[in-house]
Amino acid sequence: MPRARVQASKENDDKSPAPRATVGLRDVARAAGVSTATVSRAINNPDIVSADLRERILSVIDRLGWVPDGAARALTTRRAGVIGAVFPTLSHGDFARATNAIQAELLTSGYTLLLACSDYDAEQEYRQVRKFIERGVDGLILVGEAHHPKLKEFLLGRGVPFVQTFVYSRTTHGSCIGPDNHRALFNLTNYLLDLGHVRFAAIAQSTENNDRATARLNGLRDALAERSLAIPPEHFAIGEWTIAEGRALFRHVMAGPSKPTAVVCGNPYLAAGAFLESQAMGLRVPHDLSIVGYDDIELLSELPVPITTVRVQSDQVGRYAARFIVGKVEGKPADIVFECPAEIIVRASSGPPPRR
Amino acid sequence: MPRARVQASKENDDKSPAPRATVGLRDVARAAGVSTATVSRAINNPDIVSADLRERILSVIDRLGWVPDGAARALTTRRAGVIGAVFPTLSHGDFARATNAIQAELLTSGYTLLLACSDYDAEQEYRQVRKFIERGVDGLILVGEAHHPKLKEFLLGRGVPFVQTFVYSRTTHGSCIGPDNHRALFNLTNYLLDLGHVRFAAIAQSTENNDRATARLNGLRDALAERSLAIPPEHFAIGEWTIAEGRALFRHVMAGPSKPTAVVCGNPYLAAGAFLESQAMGLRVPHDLSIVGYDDIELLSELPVPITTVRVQSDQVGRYAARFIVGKVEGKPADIVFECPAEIIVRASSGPPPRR
DNA sequence: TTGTAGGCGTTATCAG
DNA sequence: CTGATAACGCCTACAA
Repeated sequence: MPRARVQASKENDDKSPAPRATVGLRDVARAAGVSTATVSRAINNPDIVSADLRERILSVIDRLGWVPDGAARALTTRRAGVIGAVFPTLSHGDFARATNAIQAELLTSGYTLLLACSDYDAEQEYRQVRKFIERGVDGLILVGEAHHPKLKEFLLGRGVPFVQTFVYSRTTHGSCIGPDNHRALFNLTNYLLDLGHVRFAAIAQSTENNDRATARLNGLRDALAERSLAIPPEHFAIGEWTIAEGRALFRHVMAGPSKPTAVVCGNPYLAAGAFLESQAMGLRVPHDLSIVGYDDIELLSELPVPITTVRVQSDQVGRYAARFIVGKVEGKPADIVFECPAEIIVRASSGPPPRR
Repeated sequence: MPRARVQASKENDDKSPAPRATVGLRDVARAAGVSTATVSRAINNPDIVSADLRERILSVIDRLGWVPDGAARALTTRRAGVIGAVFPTLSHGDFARATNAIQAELLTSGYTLLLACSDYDAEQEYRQVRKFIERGVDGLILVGEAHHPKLKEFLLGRGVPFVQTFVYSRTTHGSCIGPDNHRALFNLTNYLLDLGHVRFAAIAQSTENNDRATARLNGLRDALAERSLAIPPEHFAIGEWTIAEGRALFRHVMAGPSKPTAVVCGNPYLAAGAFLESQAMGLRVPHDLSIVGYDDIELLSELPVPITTVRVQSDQVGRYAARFIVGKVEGKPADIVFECPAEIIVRASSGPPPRR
C-alpha cells in the first residue's frame, strides 16, 4: 500500500495533500498560519516567540489535539527523555521501592522510566541493556558492579552514562550509589561478637551472580575471622527469598548437636521465617538465641519480637541514582561514588548469648 | 555547532563525508559493499536475502558494533516495540508482582516496558498516559476502570489499544482483565455469614480514586444487606497499606462495648496487623474472633495462625494483560473481558463466632 | 522575531 | 534477490 502522501501527489497535482491519518506539526502550522519552525519553537522555546503567536499556536494545538511524535523528536534531538533501569528482579521489596523512587524522581525531571529484569543473570542483563540502547535510552541504572565482560566497554563506547546501584566501592569503574555491603555485615557481626556470641549460623540467599550478597557474606566471614571464628558448614544454609525458606533453613541449622547462639539472615524474609520458626519450636528470642536480618521491611518491626536488622534506604538509593543519571545526561561531567548509610537497627531479637 | 555532515560537505566537495560519531546503517552498507536496503532486509527479513550476503552483512555489523536506532525505525515503522503501564503505585505487592510478570511476558514478545505511577490520581494517570503516547507506546496497560474523563476518548481517538487490569466488569467500555472485586468480597462475606457471624468490622484502605476497593466494599455491604445486616460506624475504619495501621485500626474497632466477631481487612498488610495486634491483646483467633484479609501474600500463610484470604493471582493478571495487549498491537481485533479467579483461601484464622 | 530548507537513521516502494 | 530513493515528523542553522 502506497503511503497517503505519495498517493495524494499523484492524484491532485499541487498543494492540499489528502488528509493524513494523524495530525502533525505541519497541520498545526498551516492551521495557525505560521511556519513549522515557529510551532516547534512555540513548544520547545516559548520565550523566543511573540506572545500572541504563541498563544494562537497553543490554542490550535489544543484544538487539533496534536501530540508531538517522540520518535521524530528523538531522531533529530538525539535524546529520548528516557532512562532505563535493569534490576535483577522486581518482586523483592528493595528493588520495588527503588523503582518507585526512581519513577517519582524522573517524573519531576520530565523523563520516563524503561524497566527490565535480568533475573540475576549477567548475560540477560547485557541483552537488556543492548535493547535499551536500541530504544535510545539516555542513561542507565544498573544494580551491582559485576556485569557481563562486554557491558561497560559497550556503554563507554557509545557514551551512554550509567550508575551502579546498591553497591559502594571505591575500586569499581564508574559511578555507584549504595551501601557498603561488606562493611554493613562486618559491623553487624561485630555488634553480635561484642555481645559475646561465638557460635554463628548464617541463612542467606544464593551469592551466585550477586556481588552484593557476596560482599555481605564476606563481611560476615571477615569479622568472624578477625576473632579467629568461622561458621561451620552445618550452620550455613542457602535458600530463596521467602519466609517458608527461612523457616526450613532455620530448622536445618538448629538440627545438629551444637546449636548456634546467633543466626544471621541474608534478607528480611529469611529473618522473619527464622523467627517464626523459632517461635514454633518454642525457643525464646533473644534469650535462647539472637536473630538478625538484613534490610528493614515493615514486618520486621511488627513481629511479636521485633527483629534487629540493617536498614538501607532503598528509596534513597533510587532517588539519588535517578537524580545523578539525569544530571549526567544533561551534561554534568563528574562521576560519583556515593555511600548510602547502612544503619544497624537494634531491636529486641538480639541480645547476649545464653550462659551455659 | 553545525552538524558533522554539513561541515563535511563544505570542506570536501563530494563523497567521503567526515566520519560521524556513531556508525549507522549506511556505514555497514558501505563496508559490506551493499545498499542500505539490503542491510535493512538482512536484519528485518533475513529470508529474502541470499545466504552469503546475509552472512557478510551480519559479520560487518558485528565488527562495526552497529546498533540500529530505534527512533529512526519507529519513525518509519510507526511502531516502537514499547508497551506502557501506569500503576497507582509500585510498592504494593500485587502491582509489583504484576509488573514483574508483564515485564517477563513482554520480553518473550520482544517488547519493552515503560512504567509510570499515578499515585491513585486520575489527573496524573491521564498526564502519564499522554506522555506515554508522545513517547510512542504501542499499547497501554492501566489499572481499574475509573479514569480521567478524557482518557478513553483520547486513546480511542489515536487508536492506541489498552487494557484495564485488576477489574472485571461486563459494563465497562474496553477490555479488562482481573477479578470481580465485588463478587470476591460478596462471597467472602457470605462464607463468614454462613459460619454464623453477625457482628462484622471492616478495616480497609481508602476507596478514594480506587474503584477496585470501592467495589469490594460494596460487595461486603451487599452481602450483609441481604441478611439485613450492616457494619456500624464504630466498626468501620479506614487506613493505609501497613501492618502498623492494621494494628491501630484493629484496636480501634475493638475498643467499643460491642465487639465484632469477624474482622474483614481490605489488604494483606492490614490483615497481618490486625492479627498481630489481636495476639498482643491476648485474643484467640479464631476462637474469640475471625480475621480475614484480601490478596494472598506469603506472610498470611506463615503467621502462627494462617489467615483466611482471597487469592488473586496478580502475576496472572499481568501476564494475560501483557499477552493481550501485544496481540492487540499486532492486529488481533477483538476486545476481551477476562475474569481472573478470586479464590477464597480458608485458613485457620476464620471459624464460627464464639457462643455467648 | 519568523520563515526556509535540509537532515536525523531507517524502512519500504518500485524498478532492475 | 538487490539497489536507488522518497518518505517518516520534527528540529535547527541560516537567511530574511
